[in-house]
Amino acid sequence: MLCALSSFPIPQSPNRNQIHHVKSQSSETLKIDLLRSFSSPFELRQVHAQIVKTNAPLSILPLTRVGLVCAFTPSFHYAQQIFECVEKQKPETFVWNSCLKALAEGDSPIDAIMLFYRLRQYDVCPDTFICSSVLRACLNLLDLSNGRILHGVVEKLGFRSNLYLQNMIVHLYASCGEMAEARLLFEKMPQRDVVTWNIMIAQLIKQGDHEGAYDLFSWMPERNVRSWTSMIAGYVQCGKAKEAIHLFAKMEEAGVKCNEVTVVAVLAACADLGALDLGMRIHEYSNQHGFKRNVRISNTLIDMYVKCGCLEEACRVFEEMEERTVVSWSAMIGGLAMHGRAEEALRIFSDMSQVGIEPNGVTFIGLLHACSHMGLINEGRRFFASMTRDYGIIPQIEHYGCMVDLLSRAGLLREAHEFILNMPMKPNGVVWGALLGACRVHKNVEMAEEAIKHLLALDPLNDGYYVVLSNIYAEAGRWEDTARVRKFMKDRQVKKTPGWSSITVDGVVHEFVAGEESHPDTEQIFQRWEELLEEMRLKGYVPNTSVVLLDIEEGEKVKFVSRHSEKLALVFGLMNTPAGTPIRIMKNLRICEDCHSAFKLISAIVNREIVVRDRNRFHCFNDNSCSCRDYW
DNA sequence: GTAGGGTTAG
Repeated sequence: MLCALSSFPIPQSPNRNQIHHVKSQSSETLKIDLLRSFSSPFELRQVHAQIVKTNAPLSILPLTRVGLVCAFTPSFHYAQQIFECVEKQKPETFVWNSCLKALAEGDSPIDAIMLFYRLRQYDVCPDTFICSSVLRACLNLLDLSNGRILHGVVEKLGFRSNLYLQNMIVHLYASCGEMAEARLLFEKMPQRDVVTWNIMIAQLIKQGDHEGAYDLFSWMPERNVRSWTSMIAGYVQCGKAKEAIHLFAKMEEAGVKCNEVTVVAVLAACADLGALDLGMRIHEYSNQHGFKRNVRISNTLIDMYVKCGCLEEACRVFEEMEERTVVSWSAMIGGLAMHGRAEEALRIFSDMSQVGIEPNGVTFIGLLHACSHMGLINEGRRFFASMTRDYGIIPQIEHYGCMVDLLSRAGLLREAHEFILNMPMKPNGVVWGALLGACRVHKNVEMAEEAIKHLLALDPLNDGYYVVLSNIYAEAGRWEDTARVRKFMKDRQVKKTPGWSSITVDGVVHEFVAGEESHPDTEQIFQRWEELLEEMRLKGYVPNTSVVLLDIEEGEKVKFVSRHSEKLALVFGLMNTPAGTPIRIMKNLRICEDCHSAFKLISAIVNREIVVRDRNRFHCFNDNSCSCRDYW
């Protein structure tokens, strides 16, 4: 066995004691030592010498290590000689492939590509496995030029019929943005399997071509759980949660069982839609299938419960987790912030620091949100300063947005403006929009005009900005300016997004659009509203018609506000759910001021908890007060 | 020994 190496010079070890010592060891101990022993060809030669002296078989050498240690040194050939000696155990290409794999999947995929060229230089003929590992390296690096070379090699070596390699090549072209090329290859492939289709679907989704993805999905001859999950997750990622849920239902119909990844995707869709019923069902399914220890599932569950307004349930999931990552903590902090529970969010953050979890940028967005929603200005400033100073996190535009929101909401409009002007990057619509929104609350027309100037340049078709500006003018009694804004919108064909609210009763989602009477129960809803109104008036409720933009007479305005979508949804909920149970409503825009004060009163009158998730945050009404403490 | 889908913000 050692004969092949007998003519090869074995270096003298500088440490004779060590050799002497090794001599007395059993080969088992020697093996353990060897694993830790060499990190250079020189040391390898020493170990080699020890092996020869102790008569241990050369095969105890960790061959991948041998390869990696020699790969980029003049001892390359020495490694080859060692591989030759143990060839019966593992062929040379096998060993080199272990090295390539380790490099390709590790921190230095570029070294895998280098090693590949080295192998060719030493006349090692690549097999399919080697090609696969190097393609993996190209994929991880998104290295198209080397990928093309590899593609050529695969063709030249006659591996065209190898499905594994063809799939990787398609994947590579697609990931590098060469979709047309990927598509061509895909169409020319002599055979495809479900993986090929799945790769194409996932890549189309990544590039935003959901229609193309769905086309392939509906055409593919056979779908497995990954195909379904890719489509579902793709829909969730592009904000089409409804389509995701629809597809999930079809998947269940088709009898395909979901796995852990599907669970994550569906839960994320439930979070977006506020679909608590389905979310809870998936939670149960997840537990029954032993997914309880999956951290990503738990993280998504926290988010789902948070966004469905069940903070306590989110806390329970968080408490029960055996292992928590920065995502778990951040989801919890962000969730508490959304519900206006700033003190708890800050406490969770300190718990997190105590257990030694490093925060990331998202954690700070949650913290800044918490401060912003509750007016904790100094704490917010401290966090903003601390993120770079203590954690080396460079604030992104989102963090600046939070700070502008924090300052301007608190009425520090000048400081907020100053802050925007000093930002190291170009402020976006979110940043100026935060300032504009606060200008309304603090009735500052001048600053609003400054903000709108920038917003019009950035995003001239966003109706929200015009609506706020027009409100600001209206509240200042500047009706001519209000009219001017309206005309401006009309000229540019900007339409106000209709407000809608939804409520789920017995698993059915009921949607209400402001001013529309499309729901079959509209008649009864109006009737019940009138009754409620009587009770509310007795408690001092006066409709706040300043939220109505239209230039119409007061009586009409009152009628207008009473037809707001959140009010319709609430009344429907009161009529169709058992007394005492919480009512959960979702709204696409921010809740209006009149609805906010009305809901406070109603919560006391009917003695029920009303949870409203609006575009920005949660409002939890109880006994004539709101969790936002009217700061929003 | 080789190929495909997942979590927090917005």
